[in-house]
Amino acid sequence: MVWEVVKNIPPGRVTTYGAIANFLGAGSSARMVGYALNASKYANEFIPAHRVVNRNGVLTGKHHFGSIYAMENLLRMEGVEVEDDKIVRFKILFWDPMKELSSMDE
DNA sequence: AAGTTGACCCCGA
DNA sequence: TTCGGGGCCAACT
Repeated sequence: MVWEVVKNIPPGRVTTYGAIANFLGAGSSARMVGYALNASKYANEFIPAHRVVNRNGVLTGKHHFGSIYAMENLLRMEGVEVEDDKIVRFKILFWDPMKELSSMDE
């Protein structure tokens, strides 16, 4: 499910682990989202996990990509400014699944 | 089976 | 602002 949500994140936008966890159900603590994303590497398809950051807009999961610069490069490639491992204008680029996917279900 | 760990989050000092 | 403590829940030892 986490992957489904992440796949719906539009390029150039980002969201947080907590937002996804909350969207899927308050029960799924944010840690599980990260865990699921870690497993996304084993997925059969591409999961834009680089568009998921922590609540501060910091690229905490950069170490889990091939290189610690991969995540940052991917984001910049999509037009997201990254400075000191943090996303610039994070509040504006923030993509809330609660709002964007509130209408969709199943 | 029990203890640790983790791509997190929130609160108080 | 930084530091410490608690909560969270599935996976890994």
